[in-house]
Amino acid sequence: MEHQLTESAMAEMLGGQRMTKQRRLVFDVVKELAPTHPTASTVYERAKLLMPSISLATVYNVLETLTEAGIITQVNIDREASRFCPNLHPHAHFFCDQCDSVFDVDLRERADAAEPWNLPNGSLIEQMNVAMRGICPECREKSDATN
Amino acid sequence: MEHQLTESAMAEMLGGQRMTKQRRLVFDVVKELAPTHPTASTVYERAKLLMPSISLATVYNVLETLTEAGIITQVNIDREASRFCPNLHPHAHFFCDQCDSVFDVDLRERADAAEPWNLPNGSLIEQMNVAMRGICPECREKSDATN
DNA sequence: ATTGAGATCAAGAATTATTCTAAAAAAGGA
DNA sequence: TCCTTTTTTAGAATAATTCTTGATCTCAAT
Repeated sequence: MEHQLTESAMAEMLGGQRMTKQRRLVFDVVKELAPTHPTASTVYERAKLLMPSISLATVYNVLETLTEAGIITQVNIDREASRFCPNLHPHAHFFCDQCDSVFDVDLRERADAAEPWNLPNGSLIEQMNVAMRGICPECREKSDATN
Repeated sequence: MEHQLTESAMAEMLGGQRMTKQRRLVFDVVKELAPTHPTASTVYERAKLLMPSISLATVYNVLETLTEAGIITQVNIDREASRFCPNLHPHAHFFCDQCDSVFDVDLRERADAAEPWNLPNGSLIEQMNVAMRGICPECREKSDATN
């Protein structure tokens, strides 16, 4: 968890923007639900329990604000709903086709995600997005047991 | 172009499914527009010129059929419209933020795209999706000249 | 050739995630 | 407090895609 921000660090990163109740709440919910990589509506459902007046539009707004401020990461796979992630490490995501779980995959020590790719000279990578689909260890174990 | 399919190879891959005029046409259009990585509606616009009766729904259907048959690849970046690509090499995509072009990035010889990633033991990768955003060599050159 | 079954296509409606709009509420500073 | 700016809210709008339904086409058996 060391790479999840504290609230004060978050306030910093917001720059001039205000640290509002809604922003704090959405951030907390994203952290709370981090292992599930929640979508905007999942965040909304959970946030509503804690602040019934919050609106879906606000959740979307805040998620965008936090993403732009570099406080959370937006994760996309195929054309599914975006998911959000408080992990600021450079990392990839693994999506299990069987149990629909998502988990973070860290970059190896000193590894370079671009290394295997034959980029044309002079390209400048600003962002890299790596997603894997497949079967997670838990599901493989289960299906092995069945066979 | 060696790794783009001929029509007969395509017919094979369709399995039981029929090689129809629409499927042939959509496939040809995707090949023709390959360097631009067209979206469904771009494919539709071009296809309509050659077969005015074709419908957008058919273009979507065919693109899905071809993708499922492994004849073309569906390429997603963030939540933008899907693009389609007849390149069947293992490859990544680079999206230029400045000129909005997309190009293929090949895997280096003998390289393994998963190598930099610290996958938990026992995961089975079925598909890997790598997208990079940044500035392409052409745009960098241009902006260098301006500065 | 004819016919029947199943595959495919066309057109438009429906869906889903997301963004936009406009007005109300909240926050900070003078 | 009052004014200005930011933020929030609710609902409308949008964009890409999928779904539905009836029409059309294909193939294979007659």
